[in-house]
Amino acid sequence: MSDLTLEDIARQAGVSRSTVSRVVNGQPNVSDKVRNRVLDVIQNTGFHPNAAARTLASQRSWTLGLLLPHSVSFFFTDPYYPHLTKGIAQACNQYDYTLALFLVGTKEDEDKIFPRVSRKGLLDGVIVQSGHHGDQSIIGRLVDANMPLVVAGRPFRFDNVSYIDIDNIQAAYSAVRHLIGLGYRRIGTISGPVSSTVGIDRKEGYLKALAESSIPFDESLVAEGDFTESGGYAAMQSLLPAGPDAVFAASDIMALGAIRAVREAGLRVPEDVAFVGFDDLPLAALSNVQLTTVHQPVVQFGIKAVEVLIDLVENGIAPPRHVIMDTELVVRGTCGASLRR
Amino acid sequence: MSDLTLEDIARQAGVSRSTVSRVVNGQPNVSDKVRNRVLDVIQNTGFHPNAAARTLASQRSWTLGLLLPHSVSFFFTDPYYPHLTKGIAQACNQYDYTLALFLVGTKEDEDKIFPRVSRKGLLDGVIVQSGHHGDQSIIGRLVDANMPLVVAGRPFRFDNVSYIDIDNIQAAYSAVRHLIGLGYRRIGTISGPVSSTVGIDRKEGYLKALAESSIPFDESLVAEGDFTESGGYAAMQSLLPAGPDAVFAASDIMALGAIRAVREAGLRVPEDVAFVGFDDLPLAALSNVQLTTVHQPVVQFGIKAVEVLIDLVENGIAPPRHVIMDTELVVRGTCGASLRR
DNA sequence: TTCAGAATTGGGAGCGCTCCCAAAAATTAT
DNA sequence: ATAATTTTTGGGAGCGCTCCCAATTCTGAA
Repeated sequence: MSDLTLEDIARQAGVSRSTVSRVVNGQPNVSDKVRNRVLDVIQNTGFHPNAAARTLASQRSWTLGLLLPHSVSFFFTDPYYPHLTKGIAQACNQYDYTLALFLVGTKEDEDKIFPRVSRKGLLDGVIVQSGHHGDQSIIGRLVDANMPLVVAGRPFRFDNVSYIDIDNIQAAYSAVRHLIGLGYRRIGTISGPVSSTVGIDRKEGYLKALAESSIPFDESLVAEGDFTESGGYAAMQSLLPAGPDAVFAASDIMALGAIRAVREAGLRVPEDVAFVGFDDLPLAALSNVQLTTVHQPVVQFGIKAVEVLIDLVENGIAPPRHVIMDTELVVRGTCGASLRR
Repeated sequence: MSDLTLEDIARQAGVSRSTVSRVVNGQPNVSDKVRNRVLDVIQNTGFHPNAAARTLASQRSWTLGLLLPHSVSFFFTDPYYPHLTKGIAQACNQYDYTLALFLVGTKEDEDKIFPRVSRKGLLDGVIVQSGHHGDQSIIGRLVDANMPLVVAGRPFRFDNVSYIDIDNIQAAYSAVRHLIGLGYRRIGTISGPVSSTVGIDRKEGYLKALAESSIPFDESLVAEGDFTESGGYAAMQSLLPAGPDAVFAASDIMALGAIRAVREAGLRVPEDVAFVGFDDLPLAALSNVQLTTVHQPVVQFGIKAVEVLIDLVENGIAPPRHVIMDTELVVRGTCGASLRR
């Protein structure tokens, strides 16, 4: 039982509180003899220092917060979030930090949670998953509160903020280039919401690729999805009359919904409509489609976010750090690459 | 900025530290005049009491831990976990607790995390998602450490532990009864791993329903899945030669994989093979199958777990509390109910 | 008007650590 | 051998709160 204190251990080991503290924290300048004696006592008492006392005295909590704002519903429909959470949780564990999770859905949630995430004494720093318009408020408040902060995803404003992201424009561009290279010309897209940076950026990459190949932009080939399976399904139904021969979907889960719509319409993938998705989550390979998709390193993304945040905590928040991670096109079945060549 | 302390606020409001503390904690016995004066100062300084100091002094952290052991990989393949997490996170927020998340995959993870979850001063209590053999070790250690603890899912041993669960046997039983009632006789099952309580219990319910209707048990109609889509797919492939006319799958996600296998084999759902799943996650209704399934109240389950844990924290861990939540069969398309009658 | 009793307020002690500085012990140089 | 360093050890102060008890102020009944 850990109702023991440093003082108890000190008494049992016949040393002082300070020495035990040094041993516990792995500090030098303790003789081996004493260190081992203390270590023994700790070992067989099962002592663990009190976290609150340590935090109070050291002004460090060794706890990081993960804030998932306005994405509470997505958290369950899009496997992206669980994967990101996994990476972050793993990294926290690796670096001996504790992870506090905050799902904030409404403005009231935000107000209720803000005091807890902004206050020192609970969290050393915060990772905010962002990319949505509505997330900017909490980011601004966190910046004002001077909290060490890493945004996962490019924020809308606040370029004085550290963030880590992928190059969505470039990634989408290369996905669509791939389709063009395979000979498709009526290429549609199911974009993310225009209220999100990823929605905007991935669509921009799509447009850029078309423009570069002088393929005229056809508005009827663009539908906005919401990063859900059913959203992809609905978007595809609105696209079908325009007769696309290929579709770039801004997420795997939307691609899956879209493919379902295509098949229900009696068409084949990729023979009638080819697909490229985005994310490369396990479901892309598992599903009855072999989805060609843009791989983004979700787990590593989370790990990197933690690393940057710890850097901020330990070395100060200025200047802001910006990390762009690499993506890669993974060619599987749905783009029809094997048919065309 | 919250580098302010109680003392600062006290000075500004012309009262004592104790009075500010009373106001902050909503205690009675403060005159309205003084209370409002203090409240004003707090308001326009943006003061928040230091969490670590409060924890140290009160021996309560207002933080709960959620431990997802041996399920790190499931966390992403089975949407059940994100949903559970959502319920727990929501409830924590509602009751003004902070949620700390621990994903433990390996034995090393467990050892690394254990000191943090068991030690007072960080967590007031812990929720452990369980049901797997491998989870018992950490549960035992937590019990020994005298930590307020709620197990989500029936644990294997430790009936001196509080848990909350659904009646898996009964739920599976009624699902299979439904199939029998529709006239199916070669009913197979894709069970969960026998290393999990849900795997065991849901299979038991299946067997019970068969026995009650004097349908002989045919071993070739039972396949063990692993709660993944691909596991369900593989299990179904091994079931197909036995010619089932209906299948009870122990989770929705496995049912989806199984349905994919059936369709790839050129058979129809529910005409050739009917299905009942388990969970009733959104994907059951969204998917291109309209999955008949056992609804379990995942989010409420999480909320209940938090409520029980808070009860434990505030009123002592003895006697252990046991809560069994209701399930309900949701009839959609895949069981063929509409065809048969 | 006076005083018991209730309501309010203030301050000390303490929660269990870290950090700093001074004291003690061990080491090396003279 | 002694003096000058260096290494190790101990203890005080303090982190910012809560909790308890005593001091003060306010009631209203005698």
